[in-house]
Amino acid sequence: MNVLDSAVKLLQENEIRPSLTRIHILAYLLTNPVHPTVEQIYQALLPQIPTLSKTTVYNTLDLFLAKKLVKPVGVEYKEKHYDANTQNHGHFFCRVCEKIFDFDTHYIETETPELKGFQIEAKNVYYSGVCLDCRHKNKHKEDKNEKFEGNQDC
Amino acid sequence: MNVLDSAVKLLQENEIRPSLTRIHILAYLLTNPVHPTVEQIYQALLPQIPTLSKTTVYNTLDLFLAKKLVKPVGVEYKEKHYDANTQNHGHFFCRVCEKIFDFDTHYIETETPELKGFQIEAKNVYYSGVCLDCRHKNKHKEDKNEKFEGNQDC
DNA sequence: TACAATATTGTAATCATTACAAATAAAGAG
DNA sequence: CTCTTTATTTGTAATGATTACAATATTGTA
Ligand SMILES: [Mn+2]
Ligand SMILES: [Mn+2]
Ligand SMILES: [Zn+2]
Ligand SMILES: [Zn+2]
Repeated sequence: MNVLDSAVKLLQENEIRPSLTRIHILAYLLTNPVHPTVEQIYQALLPQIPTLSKTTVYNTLDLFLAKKLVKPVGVEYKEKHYDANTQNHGHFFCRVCEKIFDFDTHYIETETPELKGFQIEAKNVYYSGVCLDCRHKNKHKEDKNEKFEGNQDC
Repeated sequence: MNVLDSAVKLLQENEIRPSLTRIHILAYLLTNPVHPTVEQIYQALLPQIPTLSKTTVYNTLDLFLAKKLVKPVGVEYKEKHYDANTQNHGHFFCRVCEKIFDFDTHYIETETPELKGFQIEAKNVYYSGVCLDCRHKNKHKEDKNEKFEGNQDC
């Protein structure tokens, strides 16, 4: 079964009418698990859907959020990012390449005594810093005597 | 020693010249650990500093962030919130009263194998939902047959 | 086909934040 | 205490992501 079909299925399971636009937006999110922004989704789909409006992308993502098909990524850097992976997991934001990485947070299922009796509806864990790739690239620059801002501790 | 004095001391320790405005903004953050926004700080200090400009509050907070005197609160709800408590801790955002609660996250000092070799500069944990008070207030409404949106699971 | 409900679109408004240049205040030299 | 330089503060305008809203197009149903 291809992605378009799984998108249709997912939409129907969640009682969303599978319009062309919705199918494509969801399929894009499923095949590009890079936590895209509205702008990214819009630009990526424009060739296929030339009449697409950015408002529709906003509307559709709001709908998906309401139906819990996608989750917002808790990385507060300019635009909002969206994630079709609705499992609880953490995100690492690299401030150099601006990529967003996933990591597991199962260990986080620990007690939070201060929140006893609170109704916890969403958990959000994000770290930020410099990813491995960007550190390596920077090391080369350092060899050439360029300096690196930022430190190891947190 | 009063708050103004500790603010001055803190500024000097961090090589920030202790101007009146800076002292007041820092003192406000120290005495009001409610994670205020620029707008809140501005409105609160306006009576004491009638010439205060909102731009100055923005500038000052940027300076404090750069010097690591304050941290941004990773709650992405409209405006940015600031925290003079720079220890690592988590935040709970209540979507009803919009208050932000602190909780301890020492347990989170766990391995994240996916991030091996990454330079982690900031850790951010926030949960959201409904706080204890708001749940209680709502229970009263429920008794009067008003319904409550949202559920217990996360 | 005709009608009603739903989905999409384009434009304008909102609003927090940033850019920037002018005005003010403080520091330092003589 | 002046003059000069530097740092701070201020007001206004620009930016940019998001939202509001009304018009248009599409779809489902009879
Ligand atoms: Mn993810
Ligand atoms: Mn806090
Ligand atoms: Zn990177
Ligand atoms: Zn509450």
